Amino acid sequence: MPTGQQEHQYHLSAKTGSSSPANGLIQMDAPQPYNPCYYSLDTWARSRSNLVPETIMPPQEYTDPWGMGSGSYLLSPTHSTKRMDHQTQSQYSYYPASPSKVTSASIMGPSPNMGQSSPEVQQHRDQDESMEWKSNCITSPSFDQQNGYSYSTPLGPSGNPISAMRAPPLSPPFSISSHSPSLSRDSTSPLNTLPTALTTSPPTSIAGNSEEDFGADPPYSQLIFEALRHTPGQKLPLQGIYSWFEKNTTKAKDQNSKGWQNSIRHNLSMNAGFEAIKEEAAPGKKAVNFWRLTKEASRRGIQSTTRYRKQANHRKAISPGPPVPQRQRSGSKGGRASKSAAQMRHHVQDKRKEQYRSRPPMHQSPRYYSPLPAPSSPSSPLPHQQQINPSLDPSAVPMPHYHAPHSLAPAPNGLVQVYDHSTLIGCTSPPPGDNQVFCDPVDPGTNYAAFDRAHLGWYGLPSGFNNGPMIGSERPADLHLGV
DNA sequence: CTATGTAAACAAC
DNA sequence: GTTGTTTACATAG
Repeated sequence: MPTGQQEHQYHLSAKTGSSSPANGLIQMDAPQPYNPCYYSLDTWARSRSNLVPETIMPPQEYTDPWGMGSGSYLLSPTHSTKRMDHQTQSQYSYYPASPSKVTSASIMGPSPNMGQSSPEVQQHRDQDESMEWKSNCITSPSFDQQNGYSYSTPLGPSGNPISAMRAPPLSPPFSISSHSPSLSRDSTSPLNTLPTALTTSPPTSIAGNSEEDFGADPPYSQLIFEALRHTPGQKLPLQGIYSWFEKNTTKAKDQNSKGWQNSIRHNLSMNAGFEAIKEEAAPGKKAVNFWRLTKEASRRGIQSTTRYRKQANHRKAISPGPPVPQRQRSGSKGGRASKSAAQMRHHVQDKRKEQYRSRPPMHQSPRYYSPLPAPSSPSSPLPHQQQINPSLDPSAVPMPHYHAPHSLAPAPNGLVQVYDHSTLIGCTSPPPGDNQVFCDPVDPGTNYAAFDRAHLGWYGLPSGFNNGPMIGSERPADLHLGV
């Protein structure tokens, strides 16, 4: 088996020693080698000791793999921008293609110059277009030591805040921070301003190792999201994900430990934003499992794995027994040790879970690793943000500018992927309710649904976009919503 | 309390 | 052995 071929196909090297031979046979869709990340976690990793300048992403034609759109989208040259501060814990931000650009491009069609220039020329133009995009951007992030990146209201050509022209304003597109969710959206920090508090905060080492003090990786779910998102076809086998991590993250730094692989698998399994599909790598060849982003995750970003965990638990919990014998999921039981430990506290935990299920919706808004607004929380009104009344008629709610049917995720090769749900073999089941992913696990009917309607037009899009709950063959066979 | 990471049991292949 | 699923625990915030 020519390992070089495998490396070419993924542009990755499998160093785990656990690679399945089948990987070498996988024919990726793209003729070009896999570029693990356009805005490049490589760049990020190399530049951790500095506040990295924006990594410019080349414009790309993107054909929505979900077939949601009617044509191809021109992704903004600044499809994603990441800033990383080396002295803090994984504070960074991504923000997506210019919504307006995407929207307009979907009308105008791809740029004739797209992808034709030399890298140097392209980069210059990209930078120019980056500036253009910034001026068009609905929000732009600014860094704050306490809050990570927050999003100021950018000025439009007239000097007026863009949010004044487009309502409702949007929350951070892609903000990851373990800090307070109360982002200072009215921050006036310029995009490229170093946080002044930077040096005053003790670095949060990921391992107490000075070598790693420059920062930690984003969460697994986020990294997987990025790995899949920037992969041709937006899918990878497990080994491909491993390899991506090895190449682009520090999670896999410890080659002796396989814990990071376990964590990847855990996140893949438990996060409803990921789903597994069986696909024949080549005609006649054995089918290979690919992981890809769900439609929702592709369009809207990934949520924390924890939430899905909870949701899965919730779903399970509310299932009124097994009227229909559910297919046993492999490894459905927990560990022995944990079981015995659980026995000792089951009576306590049962009470706690019961409490959890019956309590009102969580006070804390979910994190969206996406360019999407977090649900409006009545208890935490946000400056510059229009509060959405869930009871409002969705059609009466102003639609955010970028909520045209488009995906966050570029398909770098611009190929159309035919997604067959019948091949779906693994995906953590969505929570109950009419929104399979972005549903409040505790109270599916309230805030999240309202959020969808209000902010996303989730149900406001033409029926052809099929944004509703999964039906028929869309629904995984083992998905029981418990309704 | 949530988010995250990790360990581990276990089933299926 | 690998992959996928699940439970449980620890820790940070």
